Amino acid sequence: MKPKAKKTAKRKAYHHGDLHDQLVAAAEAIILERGVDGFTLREAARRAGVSPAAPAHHFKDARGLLSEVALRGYQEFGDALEAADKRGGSDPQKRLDEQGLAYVKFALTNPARFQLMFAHPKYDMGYKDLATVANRSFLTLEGAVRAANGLRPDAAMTPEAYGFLMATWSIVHGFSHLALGGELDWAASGRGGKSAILERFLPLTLKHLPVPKR
Amino acid sequence: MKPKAKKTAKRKAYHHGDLHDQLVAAAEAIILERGVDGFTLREAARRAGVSPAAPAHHFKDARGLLSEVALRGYQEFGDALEAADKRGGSDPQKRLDEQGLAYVKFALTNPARFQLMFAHPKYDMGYKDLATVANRSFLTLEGAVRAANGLRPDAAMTPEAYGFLMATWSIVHGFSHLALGGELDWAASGRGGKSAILERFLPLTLKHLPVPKR
DNA sequence: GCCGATATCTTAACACTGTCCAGATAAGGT
DNA sequence: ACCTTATCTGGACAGTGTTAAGATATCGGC
Repeated sequence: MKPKAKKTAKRKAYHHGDLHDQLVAAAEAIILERGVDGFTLREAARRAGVSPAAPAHHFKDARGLLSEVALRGYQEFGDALEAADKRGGSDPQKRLDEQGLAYVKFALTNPARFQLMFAHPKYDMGYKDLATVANRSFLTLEGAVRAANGLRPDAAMTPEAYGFLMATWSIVHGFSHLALGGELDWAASGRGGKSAILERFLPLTLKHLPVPKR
Repeated sequence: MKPKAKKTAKRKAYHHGDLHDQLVAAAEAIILERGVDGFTLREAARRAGVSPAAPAHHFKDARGLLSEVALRGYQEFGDALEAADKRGGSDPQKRLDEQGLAYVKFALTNPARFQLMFAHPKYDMGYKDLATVANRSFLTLEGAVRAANGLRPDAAMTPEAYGFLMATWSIVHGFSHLALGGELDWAASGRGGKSAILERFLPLTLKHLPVPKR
């Protein structure tokens, strides 16, 4: 009867400290199951075992919670791109190839995160240092493009380099969106199903990444 | 007092015949103003001057109305792509260039429609002949890709041709999404604003469309 | 150890939303 | 004229995000 269990262990000491992270975890689970639109703040609260009003003490509102999810997504995303860039070593072409591969792989491996990250109206870019973290991913790609076009890291971008950058970004971003939107499914269905997209379609597509002029 | 105006003219004879199309128009206006997520069925009914339950007699539910909007979007989209294809004449390269240009132009000129069209959970692909109409756009692009790769219209697609197709699609689709998502704004802000995207960035990007092997 | 300040959570309420139901009213066919 | 069907209203219900007021636990200083 008496909820006087004190702290019993570390279970739920008046939900101390955990709620914040548990809400984030719940939110990620929900958008994974039901899609970004299927997310509701009340459902997240429900899964964390608290009342609908409880999240307000940890996040400004529903968009605040999603902003935190997006922030963590961009952190992992940036890490993945930087790791890929490093894998490329000093070969600009390889740096680009690795990053392109990592970009799409992240999208398909973290569909919920990725879709949220590019669903801007759903969250607030002004949340914490979200804008900075998000920009890091973009700068990593720009770095490789600079190298591929023979530009010093501090040199001004030429229009041609911009075109190269946007084309590269577009192709990996577009492929990710098409794949996640199910636009490639009908073609994949006869050729090995879902796994065909990553294993067969993606390499065939990335062959057409822009190549540096020389 | 008495609403016995009979038919007065063609104004609102018990909202006869108009409601269906007026709801579609209202829906398009709403997603243009407030984004796809900002759409509500009640608001559409409000703008059409009817009760919240009225739309049910013309559309199964909210998704039904959005499905109709998507259908019309795909019709215009398909028309635009076919027109571009024809503009290319017998030059496969030009057919691709024209289609790529038309693809992005449609997206940026009809942002609301385009975003809805690729927001699959928002509507029902089984609505009327939506799937067929949507597929037409894709087939138009595939036709040009076949020609560019020296394949007869009835020949089986090779893996290489698929890669070519997906790369082409990805780049125009990706660019559209990045532009609509505001991802290119920071770069455009210093270079002529919104119009720079279509007039300067797009041509620089489309230069990197895949080129046919020969 | 105690006590006030603060953080955390609950309950209740409000204004929205989509959808269903029972009825009312107009239009149209016979 | 009448009866059937199409169209719309009003009211209801469950679900949503958010706020206000109050309750309870935790913590920092004494």
